[in-house]
Amino acid sequence: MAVAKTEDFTQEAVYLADVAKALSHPARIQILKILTEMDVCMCGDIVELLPLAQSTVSQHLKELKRVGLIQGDIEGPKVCYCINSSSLRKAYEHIQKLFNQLTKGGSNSCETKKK
Amino acid sequence: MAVAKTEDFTQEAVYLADVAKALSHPARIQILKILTEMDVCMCGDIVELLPLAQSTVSQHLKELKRVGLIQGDIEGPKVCYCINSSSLRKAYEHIQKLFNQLTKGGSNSCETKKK
DNA sequence: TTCCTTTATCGTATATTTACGATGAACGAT
DNA sequence: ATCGTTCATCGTAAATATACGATAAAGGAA
Repeated sequence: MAVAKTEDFTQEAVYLADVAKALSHPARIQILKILTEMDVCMCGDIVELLPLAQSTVSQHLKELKRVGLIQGDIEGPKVCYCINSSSLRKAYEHIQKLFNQLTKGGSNSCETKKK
Repeated sequence: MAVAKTEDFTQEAVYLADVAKALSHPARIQILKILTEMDVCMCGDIVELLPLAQSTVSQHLKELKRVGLIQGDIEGPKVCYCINSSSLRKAYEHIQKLFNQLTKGGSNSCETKKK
């Protein structure tokens, strides 16, 4: 948000928007996939799999960590990144709740609303 | 993306990121809820339910329309906005696929990866 | 200690997003 | 034809996001 404050919206909407923001860049989507599908966790490994500079990947990792979707365990000079399953599950539950509400709405067609 | 091109990432990641971007603002989340839960469809009605100016709400509606999550039927000087159920369902399916992949990954803990 | 590796952060440039007021376009009503 | 309503778009300002190279910090290895 550039100007509007978070208090102006519902807590749930602010949370969902924040999670969505973390997922709103292809690089971050792919980083999550890389962390689950490949036996890889270091920033350097991820850099090799993406067309981005190391500093940029580090920024994306920071954003994912900010919302808690991943965590980073420091191992000497290295950092082992991995999915934070509980945060991810929590996020998924909220997303499911949202979409279930949105898709359940009986008559949403414009045809029905026009009256 | 500011600089990196979309061809640098997988199509699936680009699509998911695009949907996530549309959902990455609390106002847009609430607009979707308003369109499903309340018997409301006009821009002006939505403006009254949000702490934003009419032009700003119009921009948010445009962004939701861009990714196809809503549609707008013109009725004279008015526009009746509503959820586009099929696009919404498609988006949800892709999101479910993503989260199922992300949560299914057997041993993702950093503990397991460190070796 | 001195190097090497790994990652975060700084500085910076550019692009995008968000917000508002003002204006214009479309159309129904008078 | 004029007025009122509704909405999109324009112009603009400020904040964020994205990307890179350069540098700093942290720690293992020589």
